[in-house]
Amino acid sequence: MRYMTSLRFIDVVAREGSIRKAADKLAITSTALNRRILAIEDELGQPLFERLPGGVRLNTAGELFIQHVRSQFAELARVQSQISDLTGIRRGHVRIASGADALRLFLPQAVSQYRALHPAVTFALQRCYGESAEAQLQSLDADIALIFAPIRAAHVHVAATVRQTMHCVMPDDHPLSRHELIRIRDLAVHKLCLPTSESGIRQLLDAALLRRGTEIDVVLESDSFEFMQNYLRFENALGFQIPIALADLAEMGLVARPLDPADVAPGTLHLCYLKGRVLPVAAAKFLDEIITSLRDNYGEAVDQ
Amino acid sequence: MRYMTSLRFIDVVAREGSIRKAADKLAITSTALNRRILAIEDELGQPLFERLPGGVRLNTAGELFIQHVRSQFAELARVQSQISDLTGIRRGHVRIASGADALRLFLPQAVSQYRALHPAVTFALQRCYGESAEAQLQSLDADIALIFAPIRAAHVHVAATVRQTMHCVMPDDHPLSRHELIRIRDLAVHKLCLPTSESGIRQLLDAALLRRGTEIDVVLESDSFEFMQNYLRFENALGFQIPIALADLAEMGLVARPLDPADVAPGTLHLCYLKGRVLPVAAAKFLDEIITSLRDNYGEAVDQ
DNA sequence: TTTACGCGATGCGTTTTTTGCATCAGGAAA
DNA sequence: TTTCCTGATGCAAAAAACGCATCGCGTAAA
Repeated sequence: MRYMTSLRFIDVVAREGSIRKAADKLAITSTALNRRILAIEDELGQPLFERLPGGVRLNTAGELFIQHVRSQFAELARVQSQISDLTGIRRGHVRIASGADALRLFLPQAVSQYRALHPAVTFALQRCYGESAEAQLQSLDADIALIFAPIRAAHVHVAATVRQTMHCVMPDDHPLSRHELIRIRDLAVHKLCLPTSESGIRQLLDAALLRRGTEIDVVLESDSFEFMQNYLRFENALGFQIPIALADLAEMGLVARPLDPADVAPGTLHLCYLKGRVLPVAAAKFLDEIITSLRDNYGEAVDQ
Repeated sequence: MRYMTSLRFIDVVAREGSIRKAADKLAITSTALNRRILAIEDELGQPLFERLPGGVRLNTAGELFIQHVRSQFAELARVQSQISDLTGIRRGHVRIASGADALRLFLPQAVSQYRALHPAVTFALQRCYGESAEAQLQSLDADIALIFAPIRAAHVHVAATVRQTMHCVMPDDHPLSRHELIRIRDLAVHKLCLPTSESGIRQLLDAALLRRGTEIDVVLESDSFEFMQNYLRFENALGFQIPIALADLAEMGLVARPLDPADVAPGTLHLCYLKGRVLPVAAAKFLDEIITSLRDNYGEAVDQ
């Protein structure tokens, strides 16, 4: 929408921290951009940015204003989505912030399934960890977050939760594959691949290992599940996953075995959006869909 | 704010129901206004107005959009108020929709008291009855409503209530002035001045009269309390008021006597704002003030 | 300390957008 | 049918936005 040009510009300047950089990104001259900002500050009666030698930074007023600007964008998107919905064809754009877990299998399926029904709805998926997912909801860069981690921020509304028992992934000829249930102490003698410490899986494992005082042999640490999964066979090592991320195991000669819940507490997958927000039609419907899908596939999804 | 010009224009067109009339009001040509609207409709991908032979009218999409537009104005006002508040000087504009009752004494006092503390805050007072007050909250034309009537709309949040016992106002030499408490049957033989049927006072009286089957002699009906109050002495008639509106009686040679609550149920004065809305700083603070003031002056104000 | 670099601000001529005038097409009411 | 109102549109004038060149200023490297 054209009338929001200045607001969009301000948003970019705030993100870039520099008028010139923002101008480059927006493909206009810094002159024009600078003057737009001066004009708005003038109308508002006070500056929104502090001028620093290396660029600009939002002041307190700017923080308040940028929040307003972002909520306007989100609101407009919602209204547009709602208006499109009137014509029968559901249009819209859904932005999801998700941990790596759900990106493996669950979200690709859910998105493609939804798009089959509503081809005019587009999606953006941003992989991120818990904290940054919450930040993205707050800054209205994401509509929905699906994260396997405790929710810290008070401004996040949890729409549904799913308990996920930790699983151990290994080559199908690995000695531990004969166990139906893996205990923490079983891990001590084997080589392990662990996700990085931002991951909810890692945090649960660390907590369990610490509690049991188990010494382990970490041969690889990575933030890429895909890499780890591919790596396991070469080193005959153990990896860790939650059910929602378990895919393609048989084809790769891998199997998954649950860890004893008495050793490693099951974690909770949280489906969230920003508290107090009214989601665009498309996002709201998609949210409903995945709540249903979570319940169907993982049994115990709980609406909040 | 300049970037909202088109939105403001659309709002005026929606209210006027005609592009040419709106253009006159906005002091531009219908050409320019028409093109702005076409441009927005074009960007939005669908029309917002139906073109009728006598003007334009919002269609469904337009209804959704205008709601968005108005909430943007309200939001901007809130943010501006919040930003001004940062500097220490509280600025802002508070728009109140009130029944005639509170306009007599209570609101003038409350507003002047508040403005003595915060001279940069301005006020707009719109006198109206219950239903239209709710409509004004909804259309964001008012921030706060103070109405002596039941709340019908679900989208209105009641911030405080005060019970008000109906009083009978009369010349101080009127025979009924010797009674400390007036019964409904006492009214039968006297001349009465009643507010119009939109008034909450009238509705309570009508209900009471109907229940008791009392026949009365209505000599005057008016929506102006001031007129009725001035008129009472000439006709030696009875008027009706609630405590919040009782003012200047002694000076005018009038007295007020409560009606027996067993005959006429006490009504409730409601202090409301639009549900889900975050009020501008100035409005929110003023709301707090009058809640306190109601409690101090009328004893039983109840926060909700 | 000096120099070089990057930043935002500003004067001025050019380009783009917006506005106003005149006019058209079409429905409603006299 | 005529008249009067409405919104829509072509075209020229007015206004706003833009880009270029440049300034002043603070930081960081020489």
